[in-house]
Amino acid sequence: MSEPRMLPSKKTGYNPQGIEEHWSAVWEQAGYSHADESSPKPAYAIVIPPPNITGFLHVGHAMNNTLQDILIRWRRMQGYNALWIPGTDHAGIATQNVVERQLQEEGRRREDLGRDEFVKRVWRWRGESGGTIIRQLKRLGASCDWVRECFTMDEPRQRAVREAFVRLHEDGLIYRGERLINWCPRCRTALSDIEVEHEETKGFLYYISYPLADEPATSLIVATTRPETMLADTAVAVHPDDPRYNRFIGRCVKLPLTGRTIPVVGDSILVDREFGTGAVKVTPAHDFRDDEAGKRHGLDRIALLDEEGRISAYVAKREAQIDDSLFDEIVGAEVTEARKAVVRRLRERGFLVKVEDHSHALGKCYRCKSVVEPFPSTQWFVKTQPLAEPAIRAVEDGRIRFVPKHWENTYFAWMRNIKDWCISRQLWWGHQIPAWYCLRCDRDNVVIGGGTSAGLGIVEEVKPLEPIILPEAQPIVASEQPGACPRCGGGKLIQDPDVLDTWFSSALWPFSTMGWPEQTRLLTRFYPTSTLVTSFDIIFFWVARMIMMGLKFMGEAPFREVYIHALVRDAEGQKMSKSKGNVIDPLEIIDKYGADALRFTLAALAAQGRDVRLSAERIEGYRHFCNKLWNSHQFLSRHLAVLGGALPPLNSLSLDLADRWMMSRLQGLIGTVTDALEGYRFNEAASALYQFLWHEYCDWYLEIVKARLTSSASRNQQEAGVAVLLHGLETSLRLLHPFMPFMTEEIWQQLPHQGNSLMVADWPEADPAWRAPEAEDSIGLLMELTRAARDLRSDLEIPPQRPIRLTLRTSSGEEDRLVDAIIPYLSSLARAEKVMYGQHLDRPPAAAVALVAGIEVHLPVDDPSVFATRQQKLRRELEKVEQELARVTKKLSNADFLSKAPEEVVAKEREGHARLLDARAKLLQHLERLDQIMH
RNA sequence: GGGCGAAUAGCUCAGCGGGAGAGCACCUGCCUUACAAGCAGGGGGUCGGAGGUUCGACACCUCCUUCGCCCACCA
Repeated sequence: MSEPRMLPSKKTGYNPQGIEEHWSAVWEQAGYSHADESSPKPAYAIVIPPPNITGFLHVGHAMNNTLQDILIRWRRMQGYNALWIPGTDHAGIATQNVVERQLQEEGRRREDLGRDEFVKRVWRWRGESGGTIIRQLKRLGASCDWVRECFTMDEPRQRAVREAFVRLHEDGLIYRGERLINWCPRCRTALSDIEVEHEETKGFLYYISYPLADEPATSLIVATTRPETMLADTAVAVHPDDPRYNRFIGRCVKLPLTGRTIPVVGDSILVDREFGTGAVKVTPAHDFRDDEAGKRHGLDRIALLDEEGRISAYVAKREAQIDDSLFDEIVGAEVTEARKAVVRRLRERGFLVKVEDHSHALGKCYRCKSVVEPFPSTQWFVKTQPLAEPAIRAVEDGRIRFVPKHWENTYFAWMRNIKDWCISRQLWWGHQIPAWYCLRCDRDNVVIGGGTSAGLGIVEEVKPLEPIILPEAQPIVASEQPGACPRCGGGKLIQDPDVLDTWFSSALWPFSTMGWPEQTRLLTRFYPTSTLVTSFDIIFFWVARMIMMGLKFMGEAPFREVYIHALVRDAEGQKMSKSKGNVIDPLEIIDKYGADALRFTLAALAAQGRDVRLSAERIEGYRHFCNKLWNSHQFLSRHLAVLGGALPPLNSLSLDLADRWMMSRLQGLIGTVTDALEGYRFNEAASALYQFLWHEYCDWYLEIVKARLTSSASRNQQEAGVAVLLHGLETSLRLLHPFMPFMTEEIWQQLPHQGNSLMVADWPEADPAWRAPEAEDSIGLLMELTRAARDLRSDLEIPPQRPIRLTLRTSSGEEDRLVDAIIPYLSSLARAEKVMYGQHLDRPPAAAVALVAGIEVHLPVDDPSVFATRQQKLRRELEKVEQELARVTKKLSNADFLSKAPEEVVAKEREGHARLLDARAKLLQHLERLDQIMH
């Protein structure tokens, strides 16, 4: 299967095109990424964070899935039965929005289609477009077990969701009730607390005068950011210990504009005496804190807004008692319009005392960024506290470990203060809640054709879409629709119109993907999974809920380790977003540089606990690394061919110092990379590979062997060199394969190898027998001496090609032995035709000298005048620079020039000045160095 | 208001009790037959500030400064 595809031309180097497609196809056909549940090998499992079906692969996905793939490929090579389950998420709101936008382009709304047709249409869309992200993951090289691909809304997952819902309901952990919830008027659905993003927003603080009902000359002044909600106020609160106001507690004030009478209550929790005036208007229907206070004081909730965030006619008239002229103006108006109208009226009638600038955090929908309204509504909730407690313990006692550990704090903070989870959504796309109502038993509580699902029934102009289920209705919860009402035996049943929060099905993912609620072999074999790889922004949305549900339904935490990776930002540290136009498209990168370069870059940048700044230049740098490796393979292959292909086994060859050094370094590399991966230090593994391959393997060892191959070295010496080169490269390819699967496979296939694919080759193990500390010391010394010799050569401006002579003055017999062993290498690397050494060597009459690890290195010069010549040359240059510098300095100190010359001319002179200073410093340095080396 | 994190070479960042490092950028010299997407060499940092612990601190502790981020119902 290893026929070489295109041999790249010398100038272009490694070209990933064709190679990546080829190996993807080969791997998939061979089924290497398929994990068999009957295999006796130890299990290692990851479930993918399912990307939205609406999604396109962005760098965040690329990072996330590269890291998962590195782990999976590495464990698979280590001999684990490695399972990576892929899948996608139905993404309720996001997907519904996409299809609604499509409809909009056709001039239609989802209401025109009706629920069933609309849902069919979404499924059709999913069939056509929902597979994009999976194809893109394949291009990245993700070695998922593709035949096990799941979807959060496919049939098995629907069963799991219904089962989980029913069991939670049976255990009293799911309930239906009327609560203040977060409502997105644009999506027209309830949201959970964490789906609301708070954003600091500039606004105003309005001071409004509320006259006492029985003493109109006296007023309480309240401060509010939302004057329009005063129409739904049901009290004014003051602090009971506030001497300014506590005498008013128990009396009433008259609401401006409507004249409705509301009580003054004392509340030490709600009221901060320092803020505003110390008197607060209380609007329980539209503010969470006010709602709490309302409960404490038995206040009514007047829900002033309808589902689209407009002033409701019904409420305005009946409940809020708004007078006719204002009524006409504000009914149907959106909040901001209503606010303007109310403020204008208040001002006209003298109730508006003052307005101050004020900024505060405003809640916005995480999907559409609309301002979210707190809103009383009947919804389904998960009672989270009983689920959270064991989930907290699982992390506390280390059954689940977060990496980096500090994310555990974030997790604890949220879990210990967890609120009930609103799981119902007023959408059409999603898992419809498995609850039914009997039209006979519940006929008073179910209103067909009477309004909308949020239970408000107050949008009179909008044709009702769904039955209204009043809070008092008695749901029949079952995993399948009952044939008839179990209570009365005959009533017709209708299903609850709401669907579940997308994250409900995601919470079941680690076991629903393995076939739960069936007791499958997959589950027994692979649950709990090993590692979860994700980013911090979904710790609450997903990680915490999976832990709760896993413990609840499986009795065991769903994973042992949670690796939280960095967020990918652009080169300036900004979050990438389409609107900012700073998005790096991983697919463009793959087209241009190859998936391997992208993957390696992401791994190299994935240091723990920090955001990642990604730029094209960075990726280009690692593309060079691909190329470097590719070329070293070209070199090796050529010489393998010259030697006739089959080499004797390594242990039958006699290896010299450099060979043993390479073997020893290689053992170190194996240890470093393996340890780094164990600790999720991807960047450390990547940079160890980079450093080793580029600088030790290519720059030093390959050059050493090259010298041997072009000289009259013995066949054994040549074979030993090539054999070690081959072994080093082959081993490195294994270590590198999880990072760069495509290129490593391609090279590996072209080299002599055993087995069908690098993807299923064994992970290297360090062999202590190859450790050779003495060889590492010797070659270390060789490197230093070589650098010193090259350095002296360049100081004397001796061209690289011209051979030199060297003498080394040692200081002990031990040094002599060390030096003796490396002389042949030094000669070739430093291009020295003759190297002498010894403890009693005289320093040559004229020489450049350097000191390396106690050894004096002499580069003799035939003609001592070279120093003088060089010195003179440098001095002349220095003189010229000094003159020029003086001229520029003078010019720059001329006030006339500075004030009259054009700005850019002055700037240019300044630049020149800086450059000259720089040049002078360098020349002085050179002269100083010349002083040091000449003798 | 609470919590978390960061400050190291011009830029982006590793390191985290005994050597201040990498990539890119910069300077010098090389088209040396694997690679100019390269090779050889080089310059450049009182590791944010102040104290403390220690034989020894860039690393550990305290405080300060400056930037991020997350959570939170000051109307």
